Amino acid sequence: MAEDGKSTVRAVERALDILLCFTKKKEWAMTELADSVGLHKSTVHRMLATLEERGFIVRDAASDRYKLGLRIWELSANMSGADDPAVIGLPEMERLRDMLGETVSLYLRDGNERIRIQAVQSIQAIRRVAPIGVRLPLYVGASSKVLIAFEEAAKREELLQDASWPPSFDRQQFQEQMAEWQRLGYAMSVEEREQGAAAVAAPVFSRTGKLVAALSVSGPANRLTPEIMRSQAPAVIEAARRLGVMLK
Amino acid sequence: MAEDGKSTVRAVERALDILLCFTKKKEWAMTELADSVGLHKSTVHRMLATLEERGFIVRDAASDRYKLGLRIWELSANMSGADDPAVIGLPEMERLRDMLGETVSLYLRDGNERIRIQAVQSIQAIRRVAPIGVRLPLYVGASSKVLIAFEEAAKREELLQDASWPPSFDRQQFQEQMAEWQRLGYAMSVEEREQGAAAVAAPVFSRTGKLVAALSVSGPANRLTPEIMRSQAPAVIEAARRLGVMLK
DNA sequence: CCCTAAAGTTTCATAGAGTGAAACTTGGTT
DNA sequence: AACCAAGTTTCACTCTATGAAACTTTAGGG
Repeated sequence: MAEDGKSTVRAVERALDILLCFTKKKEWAMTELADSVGLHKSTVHRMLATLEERGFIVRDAASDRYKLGLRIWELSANMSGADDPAVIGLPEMERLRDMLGETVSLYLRDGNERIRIQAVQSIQAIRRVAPIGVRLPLYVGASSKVLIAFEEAAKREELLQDASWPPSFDRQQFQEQMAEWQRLGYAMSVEEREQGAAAVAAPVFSRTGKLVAALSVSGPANRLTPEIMRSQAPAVIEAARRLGVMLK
Repeated sequence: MAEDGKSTVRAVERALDILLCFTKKKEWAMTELADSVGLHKSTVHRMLATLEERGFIVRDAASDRYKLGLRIWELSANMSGADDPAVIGLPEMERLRDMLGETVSLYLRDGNERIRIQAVQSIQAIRRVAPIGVRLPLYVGASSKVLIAFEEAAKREELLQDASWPPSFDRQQFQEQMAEWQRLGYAMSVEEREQGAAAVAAPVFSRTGKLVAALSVSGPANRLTPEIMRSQAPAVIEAARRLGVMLK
C-alpha cells in the first residue's frame, strides 16, 4: 500500500485511470480500455459497471461502446464557482477579441502542463468548443512562458528543474529570456507550438498578487508579426489586469 | 460482492460518492465529507488523497478545503462530442431566444430526472452558468411532459410505473393529457415547478426518430399566458426540429 | 446457414488490498 | 497553557478486489 508519500486506494486509481482514457478518445470498447490501462478484461468490466451505475459513463445504445455520462457534466457545472476564471473572464475576453480581432485564450497551469480553460474565437460567431479543456505542454508557447516566469520563485525553480521536459527544451536560454518577459510584463511566441501560429500572453494575477492564469491572443504568424504583437501587448496586459481584479 | 444485478467495486463506488458530493456544495472539509457519505475519517482521507493525486479534486490553498479539480473540466470538455446537443444547439437556441425574447433551455432525460444541459437567458447578454447542469424532477414542468410523452412506448410505461414519484404525481391525469401533447407536438406548464413561472416545450428527435431532448421556452407566468405560449409553440417546434436534424 | 473468432460476461478460489479503531500531530480558541 | 477539533498516520484483521478460466453472445466469412 505504501507509495510515494501518501497512501492511495488502488481500485480507485484504476477506475480514475479508466475515466481519464476518455480525454484521449470519446468512445471506447471494453477490450480497448483493458489494453490501454493494462488491466484484465474482467477487472475493467467491473469498473465500468461501477462507473456506469453512478452515471459517470454510459453505453452508447448503437455502438455498444462506452462514453462519458452526464454526471461529468453535472460535476463540471458545479465546479464553476464564483472564482472560476473561465466564467468570470468571458466578457473581458470577448472585449479583447473584439478589439484585436484575434482568438483570445485563457490558460491555467496544472502541474507541468497547461490547460486552455476558456477561448473566444476570432472569426466564428460561436466559439469552438473542442479546444477548450485541452492540455498543452508547458515548455512552448507564449502562455507557457508567462505561466512559469511570473510564478513564485520557489515554484518557478521547481518547474524548471522538472525532469520531464524534453531534451529540446533549453533551460539556459529560457532562464535568460525570463528576465526580459518579467520586465516587459508579457511574452511572445512565434511558431513554437504550432506551425504558422503566433501569440502574445500576459499574466493574470489575483488580488493577492498570486499568478492564477495566462491570457493570450493568438493567430496566424503572417498577421501577428512580432511588431504587431508588441503593439497589442498593452491591451492584453490591461485585459489581464482587469481579469485579475474580477477574481475572488 | 453480489448486489442488484451487476457486481461493482465498493471502493470505487465510495470514491464516486465522494465526488458526487460536490454537486451539492463546492467546497468541503474532510470531516464534512466523511459525515455526508457515512465513512470513516481515515477512509475518506485515503480516497481524497487518491482523487487529488489524479487531479480530480484539489485543496484550496487558503481554506484547506477540497474542491473539484481541473481534470473534471478536461473530461467535460472531451465529452462534448459531435453529437452533444449542448454545443450544436446553442446557435439555434439563441435564434429562438432572440425571436421570442424569453429564456430557452435544453433538457436531457437521465433516468427519472432531467438535466438542463444548456440555457440562454432572456435578458442578460452572457448566459447564466449556475443553472446549467442542474437536475430537476421529471414529473413537473413542460419539459418533463415532453421527455415522457414522446419517449418510446416501452420506456414511457417504465417511467410512468416508476415507484419513486411522489404521491402528488397523478398518473391517471398525466396519462390522459399525454395524448393531447402527442397530438399537438408540444406541452405547456404554468406554475408547476416554480411559483410564477410558465413554459412551453417541444421534443427534439434525432434523425432516426428517437427522442433525445426537450427544448423549452420559459418565463414569468404573467407574460407567458397560455394564449401567448400557444402562439409561440410553432416556433419552438420548428427550432426543436432544426435542432434535431443537426444532431449526429 | 453453420462455423469460427472476437468481444463481452460470469464464476470462483485466493491473496493481498482496503478498512476503521486508535494513536498521534497540527493549529486554532478560550 | 490547556483544550478541542480537524487532519494524518499506523497497523492487524478481514473481507473485498482480483484475474484465470469457463461460458455466452455477437459478428463476419465461407
